Amino acid sequence: MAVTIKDVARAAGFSVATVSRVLNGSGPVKPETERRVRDAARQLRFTPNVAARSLTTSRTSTLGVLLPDLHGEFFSEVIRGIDQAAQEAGYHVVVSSSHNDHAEITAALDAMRGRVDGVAIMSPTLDAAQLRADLPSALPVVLLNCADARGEFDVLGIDNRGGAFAMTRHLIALGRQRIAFVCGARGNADAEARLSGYRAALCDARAERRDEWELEGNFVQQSGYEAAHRIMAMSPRPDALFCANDAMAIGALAALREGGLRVPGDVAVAGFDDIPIARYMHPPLTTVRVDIAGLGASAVRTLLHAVGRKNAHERVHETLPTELVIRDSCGAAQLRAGRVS
Amino acid sequence: MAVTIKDVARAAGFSVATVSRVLNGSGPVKPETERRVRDAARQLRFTPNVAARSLTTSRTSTLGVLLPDLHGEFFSEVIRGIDQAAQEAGYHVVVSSSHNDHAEITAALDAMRGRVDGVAIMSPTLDAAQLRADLPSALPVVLLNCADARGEFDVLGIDNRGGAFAMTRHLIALGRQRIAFVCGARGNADAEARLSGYRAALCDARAERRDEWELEGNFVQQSGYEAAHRIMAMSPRPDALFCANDAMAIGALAALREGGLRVPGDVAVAGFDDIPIARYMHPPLTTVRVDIAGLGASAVRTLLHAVGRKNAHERVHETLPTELVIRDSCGAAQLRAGRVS
DNA sequence: TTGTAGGCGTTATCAG
DNA sequence: CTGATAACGCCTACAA
Repeated sequence: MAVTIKDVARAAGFSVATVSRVLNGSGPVKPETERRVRDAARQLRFTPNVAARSLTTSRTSTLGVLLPDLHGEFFSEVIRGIDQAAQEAGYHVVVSSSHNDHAEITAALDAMRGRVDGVAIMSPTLDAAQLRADLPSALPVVLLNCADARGEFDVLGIDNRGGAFAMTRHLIALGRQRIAFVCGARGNADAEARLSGYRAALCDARAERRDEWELEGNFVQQSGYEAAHRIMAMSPRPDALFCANDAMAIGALAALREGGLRVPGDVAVAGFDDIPIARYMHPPLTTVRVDIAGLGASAVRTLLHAVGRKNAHERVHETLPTELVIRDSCGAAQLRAGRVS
Repeated sequence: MAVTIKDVARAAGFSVATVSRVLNGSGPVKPETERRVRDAARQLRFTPNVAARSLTTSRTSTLGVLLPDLHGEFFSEVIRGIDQAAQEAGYHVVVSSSHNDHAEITAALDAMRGRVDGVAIMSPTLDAAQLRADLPSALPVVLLNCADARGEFDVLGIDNRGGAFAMTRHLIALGRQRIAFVCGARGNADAEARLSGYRAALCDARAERRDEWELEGNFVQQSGYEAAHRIMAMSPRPDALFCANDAMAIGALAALREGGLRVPGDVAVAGFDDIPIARYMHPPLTTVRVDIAGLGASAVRTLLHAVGRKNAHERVHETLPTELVIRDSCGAAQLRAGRVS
């Protein structure tokens, strides 16, 4: 079997209690004792048994992450941020994805019980109030990109509304008159906040708004592709298409090209997220930048805080800022050139 | 505290041994007993303490995944495949990324000791022989996309060489005479196998090959972008650019467009991986499809097999096939049209 | 078919 | 400062 604390104790000539104290820095020990214990531990390549430790301390040094789906760069970025922050804090990360409804989430949460010290849940369709009910014990939880639920949980999110508002205002400033919007998945909090920002900006500027200009979408390329085909059939045709994420904007670009329309000449196109590939599109995609990895890192920090406080603390409610990234797909470059000449 | 097996035993009116037998399906139990125990367990919402269970069984029901870096869709796809397969088998997944050299990998492996029943390691730069030396115990390990090491570990990989060979042959068949290649990261096994397939196909067809046509790259868009700029300055200019992955091909498309060259008219472009976005490029990208999620799923199956066998089994060495995906960036569509007319 | 009891490897609480 | 020893919650011979 593996080497245990007993073996170290025997080798060092002390009791297991002393070895434990040395290795955990708990309690006082004579320097000489410490040296001998450490030497023995090193020579035997002792690694504490995590299960045993976890059994007595009821801590696991691992955090859980629940994700809705694992498609595209968005989620890999979140995980990257989480993983990095966790690693720095000496924590492990167990991920579990494809949880799209309440039942799947509670099931996954149940399965994680005892394995993690806290959980980050990303579920833009989640009903938070319901969640609190059947949550295993006082497990620290941080919600990512969820609707409301302030007070119940720590909640981290993106300034979706502000970003969408800014982008829409930008399009209006560029002289676009008929701005269409491709929505994200129905019932998704991110999606709805972006839609709301779009509407607010139109309203704010007294720009025209039509129901038919709010097209269905679900965050994947294909839905942007289809939405673009639909606006091409409209008359008058929208002169701008703001997509609720970059993936759909990329799909839209392809469709408009096929339809023989020029971007941004005939139709301006904008996205949301600023995934790395956005700048390489043709034309380079104007979009709203979001620090996705930063969101993940914040989630870890928030969780670790809650773990320390045993989850009895003031709830955190943080919204990460977004930033307009002006490239060529909306004609800002052309506009600027026009002004100069 | 949480409810333990003792509470269930008391509530059901049996001993903990009987409860354990019922809940684990070990040993015989009277149907009536089983019913009462299950009822009690359900009513108390009993969930076994994983630490305690793990302490006695020395199994954790979780698998580890070590990844080099977490950029782009490639890794999110791998994780997706792993997560799904693991979930189906009732296993959890702990991920750890950013391990690029041997030291980081062994450190991460050490940290996972006792937390996982097996580990999948993706490290195209790994020296497998060295790894075996300082591996904690008989931990089942499966290597993904690593060089050699047959016999030492279970190894899963992609048919990089075959895919690159087929693509290069395709370009030659299309009449391309000067085919350049953008390499992947140096020292990366995938990258080198793809390069070797490219070379072999040129050689096989007695096509021209030049050192300057093998350009440096590192799998990210920017390096493809730069490589394309370099070939534009060559004379004679290559009439095809095969990139070791799609991300670089996308960067190359952007650069060629900026340079005023037509694709595929002036230069054919091809990628590798077939990430979802490839088909939405302009022109849609011809590439080599790889079932990345399938690779992850296979890794899980392989690991679970090894876990069952306590790692004493014939080593698996599997290579996943690739498939040519012909779109427009290489002119095959035009060629076909030409034939028809 | 069921119960008793020992042990898994640590940590933590006491005495010394 | 150090050493016994009792938990922690579960599984599994071994007995009954």
